[in-house]
Amino acid sequence: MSQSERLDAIFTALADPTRRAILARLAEGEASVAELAEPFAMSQPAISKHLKMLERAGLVSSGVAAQRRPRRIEAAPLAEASGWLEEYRQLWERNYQRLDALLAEMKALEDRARKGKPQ
Amino acid sequence: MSQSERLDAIFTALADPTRRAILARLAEGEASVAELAEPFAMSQPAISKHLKMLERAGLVSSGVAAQRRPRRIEAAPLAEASGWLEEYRQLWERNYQRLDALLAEMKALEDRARKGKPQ
DNA sequence: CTTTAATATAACCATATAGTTATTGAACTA
DNA sequence: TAGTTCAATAACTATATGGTTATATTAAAG
Repeated sequence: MSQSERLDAIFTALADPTRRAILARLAEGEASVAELAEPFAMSQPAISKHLKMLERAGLVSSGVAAQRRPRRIEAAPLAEASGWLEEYRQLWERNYQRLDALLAEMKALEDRARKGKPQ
Repeated sequence: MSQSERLDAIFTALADPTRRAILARLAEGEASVAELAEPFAMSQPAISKHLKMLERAGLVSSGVAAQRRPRRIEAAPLAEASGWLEEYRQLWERNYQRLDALLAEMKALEDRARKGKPQ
């Protein structure tokens, strides 16, 4: 899977409040499907579908314990998405700084012009 | 709009390669719709739709210059998404540290047990 | 005033999401 | 072995996405 495809899957997975809540729960430790479903007014198959999308994005992995399939959160994709965002945020920030510097320079030129030619 | 709804819109907007490429282009400065459309094998209305989703998420804003509607990137939603990700990444990280510390402690106990009762 | 340029909007189609209920399957439990 | 529990899968519905072409809108340029 290319990085672009991974980012598609990661951001798609993060774009739903139920899935973000599931991640929040899993950040505190492993949980079974039933435990993950408990806070939601939603059927068990609905939660299983959400888990499938989180797994497709690599954000969650699954274990085996008797009939349970405990899920846990995986850090790598979170880091990848976070890294992508930071890159563009900082790139924008740098350009914004440049624009800021340019505006400051223009203002300085204006001020000098006013001083040189008063009234 | 609640933070959850904002995150829905932001992550949905980021979950498409065309829209991420548009953001990458806008990180370098303002651009018209035609300029943004140029690199893609896609119609102008398709790009306008993508821009609408980016605007709904607050990631992009629009100006007016003659017939042009120059778009520029907005930093705040990028920061919000980035912040959300970092929060969960670090929460997970802390729990991982705890598990790590626990495993180290168990290993130390084991080692002491072996030393105290050799053979 | 007519034409041209840059975008937006409408109407449509195919596929993906987000949910449902019903059913299946696998592994404990009595 | 029969029943129960936990989860996955199937089949279905409604809505959202992602694209198309055709048309409307708005402002500049002749």
